[in-house]
Amino acid sequence: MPTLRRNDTARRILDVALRLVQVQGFNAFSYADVSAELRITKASLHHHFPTKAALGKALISGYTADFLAALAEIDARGGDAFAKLRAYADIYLSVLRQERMCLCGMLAADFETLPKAMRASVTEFFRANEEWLARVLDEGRRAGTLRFEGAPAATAAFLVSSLEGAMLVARSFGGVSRLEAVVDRLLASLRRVPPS
Amino acid sequence: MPTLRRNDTARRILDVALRLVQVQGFNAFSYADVSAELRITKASLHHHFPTKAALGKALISGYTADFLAALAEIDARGGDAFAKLRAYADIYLSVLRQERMCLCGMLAADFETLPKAMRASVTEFFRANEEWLARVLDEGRRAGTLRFEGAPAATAAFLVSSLEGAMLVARSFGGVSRLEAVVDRLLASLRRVPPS
DNA sequence: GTCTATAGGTGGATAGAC
DNA sequence: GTCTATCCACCTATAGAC
Repeated sequence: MPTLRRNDTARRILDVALRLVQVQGFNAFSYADVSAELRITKASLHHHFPTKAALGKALISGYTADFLAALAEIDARGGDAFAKLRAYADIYLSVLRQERMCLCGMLAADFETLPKAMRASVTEFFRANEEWLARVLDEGRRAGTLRFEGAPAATAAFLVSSLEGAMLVARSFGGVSRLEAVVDRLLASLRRVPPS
Repeated sequence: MPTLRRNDTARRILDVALRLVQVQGFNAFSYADVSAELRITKASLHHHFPTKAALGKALISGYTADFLAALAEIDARGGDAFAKLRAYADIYLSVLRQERMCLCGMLAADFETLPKAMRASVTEFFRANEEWLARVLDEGRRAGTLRFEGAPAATAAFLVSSLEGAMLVARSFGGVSRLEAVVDRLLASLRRVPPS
């Protein structure tokens, strides 16, 4: 059984690079930034991730895996669909409270200049998010805890768009209050109020 | 009376730089790109805009002025508040159809690495948009053509966030259909259906 | 107002020793 | 797996001739 290796070099490189990309974007961060912070030479970084595109792909893979694991954890906790949506939105809030953006939101802004190998992975992140959301939305509507019109997939796409945008705009105003306001509004619009 | 000078060099530099930033972001575009496209040397560009920050500020000023002029034009056309909201959303759609992003949406993603002199101007763009939207929303609710809860400013902030996010995510999926879907949903959620 | 030339720095990436 | 040393392309910006 292999060691967990939570602290091995590749892991630490990914952690630092992830934060830098979430804050600055893919074009604005450099191997030199990571090098300075970890006090490892740029040449060593290239040993672990030969090109910036390779590092970028690893970042998206890890981020998507962690995100999907968080969604599985939400499912595992049980609770109704509305609670799951709230927990989903809380992920966005917690990322912004760490003064970070969604990795793939940032990469979506960088999309046109991204190495081609990274682009499909960005889209796939959104698609996987929407797939999970669509399932929760469908469950909730059937169970009577959620209310919305049309296909679950359409509402799921709407939620992802709104949360990503709110996160982006909120940061430029400073703080998380704008994202909180959008989350409250989105949840309120989906909540099925039981007849009195 | 000064010439209109619609085609003078500074204007052409701004036009090209605007498109490049809308597509690639502020960090990804360079004086060299503009230089190549206009076949003017980088040194000449620096004559008109001494620093990249100065060029960036001019871009935001011009973009905001054009945007506010478009909003004034919407007001001038008359029509009810719902029609004005639709016209507002159509601006976003038309930008994306040109395969561009909102300048300030892109700059919001670049926010942390932006020259400090540019940051307040980005926020101001959003603020001015929301101010216009809040007024239209208030008018519409009073006149009975729009329906929403809470302060107009809160709904205005929500609209800007959702449209910016939808634009960003839509591009990574290719095409404008995702933005169209979000626009339809936002407008439907605000429309006051007259009692039958 | 545009040019040539260049400065001074940083970018991603590689070779080869240890 | 980490290092030193280096490459070359590109970056923003400036000096000074025309």
